[in-house]
Amino acid sequence: MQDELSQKFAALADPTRRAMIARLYQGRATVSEIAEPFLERMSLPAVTKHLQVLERAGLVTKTQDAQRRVCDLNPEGIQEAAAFLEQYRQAWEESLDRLGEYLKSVSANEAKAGRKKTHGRKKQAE
Amino acid sequence: MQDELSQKFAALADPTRRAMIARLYQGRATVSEIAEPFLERMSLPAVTKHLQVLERAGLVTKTQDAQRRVCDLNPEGIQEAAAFLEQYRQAWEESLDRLGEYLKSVSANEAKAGRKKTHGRKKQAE
DNA sequence: CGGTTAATTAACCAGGTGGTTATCTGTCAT
DNA sequence: ATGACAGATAACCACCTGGTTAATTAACCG
Repeated sequence: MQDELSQKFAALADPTRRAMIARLYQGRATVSEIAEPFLERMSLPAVTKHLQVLERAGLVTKTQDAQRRVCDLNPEGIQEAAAFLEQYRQAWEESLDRLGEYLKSVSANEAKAGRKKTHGRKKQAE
Repeated sequence: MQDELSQKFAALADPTRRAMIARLYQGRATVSEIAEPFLERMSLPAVTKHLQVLERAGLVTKTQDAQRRVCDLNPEGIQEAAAFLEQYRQAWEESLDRLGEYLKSVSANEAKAGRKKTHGRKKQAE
């Protein structure tokens, strides 16, 4: 797994890890605390591995406190992944706005439909 | 690969595929056109596979035009991936703002540094 | 029809991922 | 020091991924 961004997206491509992120969003937690809801489904070493993936991806940080490891989210890490998508999202919003205006100009009650087969809205330059 | 969101993130976890998305952002293109910059590095079937991953993830749509396949980005698809990160980003922005104010109150010229070893800024509740 | 272009499918392979159990390393409490 | 607790590491396995080459499908052009 070469670059950082790929690592981040790969780390996010797992529901268990996303659930861990959601958990950590509520506040810092030890490995055991994070593991607890998952231990019916998987072993502790599996949890450790998931956390390592998140850590290596820079989405989570771990600090030692006695024999406990306390995990925190790393907002910057997620920001970096979000930034990739954001650069597209913004521009698309514009084009969606433009499309919206166009639709309004054609027919007022078409505005909320627009999702039968044409669920793309490309060909903005046509 | 279970859920849709995982599929999307997994699809994004590859620089080749992200480059394809970037290419398609410039406008729709056929498989050959998309493949062209990559053919020094990999074969056409490899490109086909990457596009299939993007298509299955709902990030790209493909439509047939004679013997050509024309690919488009699916903004909605990327939106759905962005939404996951967005829910955290927003709230973090708030806490980063709060942190920013705190730092400003401590030392004015620390604001733009913040990336030597301490590339986290967790423990916001301390 | 026959050839060419465009792209997919098939079959295969090396290496990575997600899980397991069993073992080991620290750190605290006594 | 000893034992228990918290977690990481080791060794292994099944499956998925990203790539390959070769063969196949499908549509257009004469």
